[in-house]
Amino acid sequence: MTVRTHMLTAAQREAVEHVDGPLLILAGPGSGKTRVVTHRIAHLLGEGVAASQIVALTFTNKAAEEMQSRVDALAPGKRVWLSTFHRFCARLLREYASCVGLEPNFTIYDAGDSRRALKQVLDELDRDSSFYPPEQISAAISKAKNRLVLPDDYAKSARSPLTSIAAEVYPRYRQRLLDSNAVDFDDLLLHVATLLRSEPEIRRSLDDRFRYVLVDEYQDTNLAQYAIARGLSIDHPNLAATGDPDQSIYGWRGATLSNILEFEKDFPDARVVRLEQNYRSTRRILDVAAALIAHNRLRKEKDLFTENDEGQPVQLTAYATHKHEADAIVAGIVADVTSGRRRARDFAIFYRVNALSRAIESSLREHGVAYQMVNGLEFFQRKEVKDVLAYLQLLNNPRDDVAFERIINTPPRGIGRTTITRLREHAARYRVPLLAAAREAGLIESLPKRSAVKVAQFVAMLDAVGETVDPPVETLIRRVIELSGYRDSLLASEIEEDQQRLANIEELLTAAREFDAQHPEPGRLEAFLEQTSLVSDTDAFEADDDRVTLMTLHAAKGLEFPVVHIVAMEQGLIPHERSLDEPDQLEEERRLLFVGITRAQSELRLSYASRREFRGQSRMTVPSMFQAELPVREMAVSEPDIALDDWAAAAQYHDEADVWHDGADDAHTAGDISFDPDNFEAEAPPRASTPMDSSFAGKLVTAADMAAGSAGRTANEHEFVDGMTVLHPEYGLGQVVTVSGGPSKRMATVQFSAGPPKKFMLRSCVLRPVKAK
DNA sequence: CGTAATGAAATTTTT
DNA sequence: TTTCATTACG
Repeated sequence: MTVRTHMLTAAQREAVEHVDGPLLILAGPGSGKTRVVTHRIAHLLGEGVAASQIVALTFTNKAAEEMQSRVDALAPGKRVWLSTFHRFCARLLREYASCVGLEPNFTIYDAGDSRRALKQVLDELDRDSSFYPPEQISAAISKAKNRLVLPDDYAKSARSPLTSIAAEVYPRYRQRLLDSNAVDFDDLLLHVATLLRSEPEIRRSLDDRFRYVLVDEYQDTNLAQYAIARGLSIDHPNLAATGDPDQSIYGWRGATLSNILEFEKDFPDARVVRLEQNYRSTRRILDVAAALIAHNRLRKEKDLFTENDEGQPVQLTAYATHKHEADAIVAGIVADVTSGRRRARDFAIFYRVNALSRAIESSLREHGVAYQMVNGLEFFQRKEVKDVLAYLQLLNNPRDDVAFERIINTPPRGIGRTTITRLREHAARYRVPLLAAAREAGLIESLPKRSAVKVAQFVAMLDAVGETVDPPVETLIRRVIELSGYRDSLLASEIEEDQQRLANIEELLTAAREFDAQHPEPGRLEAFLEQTSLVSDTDAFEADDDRVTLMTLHAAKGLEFPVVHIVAMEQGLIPHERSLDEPDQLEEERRLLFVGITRAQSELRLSYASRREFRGQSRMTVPSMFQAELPVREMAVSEPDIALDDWAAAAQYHDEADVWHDGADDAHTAGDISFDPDNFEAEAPPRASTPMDSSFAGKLVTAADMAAGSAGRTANEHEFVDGMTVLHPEYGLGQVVTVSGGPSKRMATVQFSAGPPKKFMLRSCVLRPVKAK
């Protein structure tokens, strides 16, 4: 980055050298914000402020780590508390747990856990009366918590049908968590915020302890976070907030843009510093971004400028289909990489929704381009990992009912719904946790002896796992997977997915081992659980790998890449259809695109397709309204694949595809013509011999793919034979050892260069045959 | 009690 | 298209 070599500008120096009193740093994209913040911390230390009096709060672990390492470099040996809001609050809550009705060993529920807890509550209430999906109720409660609204007040203000149901559920949900000695993500903030508000003594002592508070990404703070930052900055009002209203993209998660817009009202004597010079992007990219964001009303105007070159024009390209789009982008990347002009890691491809990654992924795979996807289902969210962790959670916090219900019959041990219901009833009657109820299984009259024995066995197993005091986490996990039968049940399975699950558990063991090495002190189990529940997938991004990066626009915040592609610039996607009716939400979509655009250092390429397959259906698209807001003079607009010839071909092609598709559907619904693969192959010639395919030279999917979707792949599964060399996107090259299973469930066992052989369901797997030369 | 089968729904997701 | 959750069956 250029900025590191620059001297501080006047504005930067002003922010860095500010010591006492509130400070707002309005930092445009690429303006060297992190540098300013870290230098300011170093400056404070230089001015004699004790490291223990400084706390810097970020939103992501990645941001916290980044700052940590840069502060370490500037001020070696000083231990400034740099952490995410949530981790900071978790730590404080361990200290003050009793003040909010918790014990120090409380469990932190992630989104999935809290949804389970909520469902338990809904089950107890007459759930049929509420036809709202749990997600919506959960979102309503979460919003309330973020706004610091407690159940009583929420009930008073409930108006709509949804909120009145949420009002009914909220207090019970809250009680359920307290009973389980657990908190959800929102609670971490809420408990600390209410603690600061209702316990003046504690607030004062914390305010005194953290005299210099820095908050990063202030535009994304919600009311709870605001209250925490405020509560720590009354006696020592040295709050330094950094942020950019134009990069606020989490409004839907409760962020209050007014926090930053009204900072100066909150702190009338605040000093405001604007960092408007951009060191990241070319002049043209910055101009495009500025022109776009100028259409927003809810903002503080900034005058973004740069001394960088004007660079190449920003490209806006229309393609005939999403497939053309993906192939053209990938082909361009391949050309740049093979010519040595760029490395794969220079490229990033952003999209609005995860579902859009598929087309790009398959194109990247076809071209053999290595990529990393920063996406949804991250490691610690996987079922098998959550299962194993639930055992640890229950060991650490025996009152954790969510963990109990998760593992009582995982792996299956013959404890069914009715048994669990009986346990719940007993637990409710005597007001004890489920695990305690399970210990008394023999005394529960409604429970058949057979069931009671099984429950007793489960409890005995759990006790055996937790026998030793404070063992290494790795040891504990090993005992869990052995004694619970989890490992055996996966080993016995023949499904490829389960083999993968085993591998994931191995990975968890590795993570535990590393954790143990770094945390020899007691209490490591709790620390490990806290760690795992507070990490996220964006943390997984590895900047060092030489791979193309794929991610959503949201995940892109805070990163930068030499070449950025933003795909699917279509109405309904950017802006997303669900944000079209609310002006505020529309502005947030614009900010989201602004964030994406400003990630680009030297090249920016926007694209869209006139036809896109989405959710199994191919549809005509409408260009994004934001396209009309971009300054054409800075750009190169082209429509390579919508030239007349291609149009005609594409139209003909799609007509054909539609016919195929309808035929397939009819056969399916009629139920009389099944998709016998052999039959199908006879009617639809395989790829190579399709005339259409050769004329499009790999640009389009084959008619078979397009027409029949999964049927196209069904035909493929017969291509796999013993001894064949295949390519897997992650494991690389491997050899097919055996092919087994009937026509519809063909499996291949593949030996890769490392590790045990893996099994794959051939019908829908990522294996690609490698053509022999 | 466990599995197979059917059907409705489908943003973004710092923690 | 895919994913999930609930339901129906063995």
